Amino acid sequence: MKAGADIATDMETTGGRQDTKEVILDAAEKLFAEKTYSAVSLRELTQAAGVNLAAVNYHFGSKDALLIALFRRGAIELNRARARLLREAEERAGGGTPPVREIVAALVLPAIRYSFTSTRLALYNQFVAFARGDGPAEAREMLDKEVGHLQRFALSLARALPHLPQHEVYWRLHFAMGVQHSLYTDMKRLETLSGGLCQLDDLEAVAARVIDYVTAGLEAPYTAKG
Amino acid sequence: MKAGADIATDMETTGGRQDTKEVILDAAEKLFAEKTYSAVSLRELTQAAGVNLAAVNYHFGSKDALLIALFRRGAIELNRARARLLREAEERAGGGTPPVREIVAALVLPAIRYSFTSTRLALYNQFVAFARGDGPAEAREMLDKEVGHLQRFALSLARALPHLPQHEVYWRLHFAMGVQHSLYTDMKRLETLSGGLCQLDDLEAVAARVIDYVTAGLEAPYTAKG
DNA sequence: CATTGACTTAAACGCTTGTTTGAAATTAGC
DNA sequence: GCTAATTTCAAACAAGCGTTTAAGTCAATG
Repeated sequence: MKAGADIATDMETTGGRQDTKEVILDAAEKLFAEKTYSAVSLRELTQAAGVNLAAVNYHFGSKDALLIALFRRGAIELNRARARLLREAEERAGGGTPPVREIVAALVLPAIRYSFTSTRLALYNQFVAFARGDGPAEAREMLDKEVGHLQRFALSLARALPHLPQHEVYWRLHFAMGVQHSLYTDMKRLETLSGGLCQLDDLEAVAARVIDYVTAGLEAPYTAKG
Repeated sequence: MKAGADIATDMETTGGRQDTKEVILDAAEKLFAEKTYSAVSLRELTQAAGVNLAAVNYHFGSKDALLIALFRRGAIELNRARARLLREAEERAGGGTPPVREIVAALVLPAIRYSFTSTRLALYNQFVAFARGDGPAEAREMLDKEVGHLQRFALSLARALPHLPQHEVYWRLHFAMGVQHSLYTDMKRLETLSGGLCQLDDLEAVAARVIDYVTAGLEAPYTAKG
């Protein structure tokens, strides 16, 4: 009676439309980002997706499992894009260390790009923070695995900024993630603050802005104390 | 039967202990930040606070009203501290424009300080983002009023960075808020990433770090496109 | 000492939640 | 074109939610 909700990570295998699952994921991504995981009811979600109430439990097993599947889809895609850009930058440097600005671009561009090119994964960052306290334990474990991917960037940055102690590199990378985060969080506040002057419309311009800012922060002089 | 939950903003007036309200606010602040507004039930909250289930509705009127009261308490305190530091910096500049670094310090220090000195308001920033989509409409309106306080900083920064177009100042101020935000969000990830090397322990060191980073970002060269 | 008011308490309220069910509809394999 | 597996559907489920109620406690007041 029950369908295996775990195994079916593959796509075209079952000949079936595989449509409903994607529709649900897209709607969940949108709503979870707009509100909160626990603030979105399955009735609201399924209605927005145009599917039956029971569809979520049938295809994913539970609401929690839906969140995990959603997070997995987003994380895999984002990390893959980041890793690719970083690898390309390293190859461009011919075995040497790429300049800070290019490492930053590899870190930041995929997230910005996805946030523009629409729906899927668009608001990935926004629920990372909440998943930590709100979501199921399995989601939290996945977040920790996420850290592994950031390590590559920490390493690359440490090599490009040899005058900085290691822990300072970690801190500044952390701040960089915060800046990235701000692209999905509180954009409404920025729009209000600027009287509509600032908006997420021109991808290139926004990307350049973020990269300028983050690069400057990473390259800031180190006024050490402790 | 019902007590006025609106008027009693004063403190020592009623002779009564005024204890329960504060206990509830403190517990709510902690839990709402750890999880999410809608993920914390009143039963969980009142049990953590050690008060009766009905206490929230009696003292605040509703769960929504509790959130608003909580936000108000935090926002007032934080904005007051920021405004005072900015005013002092401006006085120190003798009517002129304070250096960027001092404006940044005025913006950033209060939040960092509160995050160390404990409980009250400690996690203020963390629920700002969520309140926008999750919380009641009244909370969202308060967030918009919040913007007014940031305008003072935008103005001051624009004067200190006259070569930047106005909208760029807004963007960079927005990023600065994101960096600040990262102090409350994803700290667990930073600890994991750094293998425990980076932690929120030394206030002065963390403050210097944040100010360095944000100042450098604000003063970054402007590579304009659009 | 009785009375008033603010506060606390346990129990219950109606309602929404995530989930399950069993039958109907759809699709694939032969 | 039949069979069997898969997917959809409306209805119901128990559990948990925010909220209300009415009786209870306690301190201060007249």
